[in-house]
Amino acid sequence: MKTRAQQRKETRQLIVEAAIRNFSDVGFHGASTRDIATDAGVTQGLLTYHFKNKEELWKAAADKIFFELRRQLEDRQQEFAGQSESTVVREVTKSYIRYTAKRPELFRFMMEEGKRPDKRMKWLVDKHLNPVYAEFTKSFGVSKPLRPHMFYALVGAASSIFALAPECKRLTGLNPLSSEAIEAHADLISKLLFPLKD
Amino acid sequence: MKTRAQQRKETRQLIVEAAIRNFSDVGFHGASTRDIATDAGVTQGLLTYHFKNKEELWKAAADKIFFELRRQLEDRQQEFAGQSESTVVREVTKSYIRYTAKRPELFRFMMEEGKRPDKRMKWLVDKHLNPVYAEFTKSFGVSKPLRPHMFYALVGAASSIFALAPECKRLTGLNPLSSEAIEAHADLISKLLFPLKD
DNA sequence: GTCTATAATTAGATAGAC
DNA sequence: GTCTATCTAATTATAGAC
Repeated sequence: MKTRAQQRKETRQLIVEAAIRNFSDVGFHGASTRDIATDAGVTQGLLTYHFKNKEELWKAAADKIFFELRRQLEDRQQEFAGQSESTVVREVTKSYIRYTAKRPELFRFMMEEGKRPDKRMKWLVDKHLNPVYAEFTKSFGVSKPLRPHMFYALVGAASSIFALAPECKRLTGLNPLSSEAIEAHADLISKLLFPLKD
Repeated sequence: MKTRAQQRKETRQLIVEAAIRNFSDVGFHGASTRDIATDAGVTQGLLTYHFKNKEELWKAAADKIFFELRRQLEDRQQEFAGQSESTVVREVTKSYIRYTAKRPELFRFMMEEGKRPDKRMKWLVDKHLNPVYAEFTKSFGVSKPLRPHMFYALVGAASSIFALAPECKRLTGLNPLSSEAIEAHADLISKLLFPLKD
């Protein structure tokens, strides 16, 4: 038998996952709360009960997907602590690529909200991207002037093929979400962006 | 004095440029024909007169931005014809990066429409991306299994920093659209993705 | 060629029943 | 905790004046 707290949590999760799908699919403006509700298998009124309004629901969706990413990155950081910088850099990169393949919504979310200088962009940078960029600065050993360039080169090179999976499949014939393709991509990008100096 | 044909062309261009801005900003679903009309300095009724409906206007916007890109790429191809493959590859890459910086709407458009397997994605692949990918296949000397990976690595690494310019500025302090930043990015990406074998 | 007026649909938010 | 009903505003598309 479920407690009220459990029921609450489960319903909220269903709604948040539907919100992640819809917001990353068609953006904040394009997504409708009715569609999200239908997708989650509940009614529109329930969204308001749990999340007050569309803006708050969007924040809950962003929180889920970015906290997941940050936990994943921290775990890898821990796992390879003490090893050589080039090992850490390449392994964290591969781990990031596997995550962005599992969650193509992450980059879609970033692309959707990073192109306009509005309040959602600011919220996302201040709350979630700043800590990620700080870790990148600390661990990836990239010189200051090249840092922004390398950061966006990495993010874009790593994620685009998965975020654009339907297009990639039609254009090239390759399903980028197959496990072989994911590993091939992780291997290629980590070596191209962080070549060994020896 | 303007001919009718000139007037027609000018008005259509104003509308198409406004459409490019709006569609790449908030996507097909998020953009409203009223906002596009206002942005172009005309009324909503006029869009229907010139473009029939929202879908046709979207196609006109896509045509403009992708034909521009393809002309730019062909010009470079011509300019460096006969030179070594590594020269052609790097120079075409740099030229592409300068274009994507000047027209961040290009990648925003791709990201907006490549993530859903709908008819606009199919139209975009069949009409515009296929020729671009064919050129990439012919001129960039990438082995068949790596081709999709390199294509999306290039597109993503080249474009993300410009398409996400507002975010980049707040996150890193760098304005990626300054001419120094554009050249730095072109230099970095062309060297990282296409290292010389010597 | 351009605009105004409007019909039909859909959006987000709220109130209240159960 | 969940759903139904409804309000107000915004949407695309159309018809017709000038």
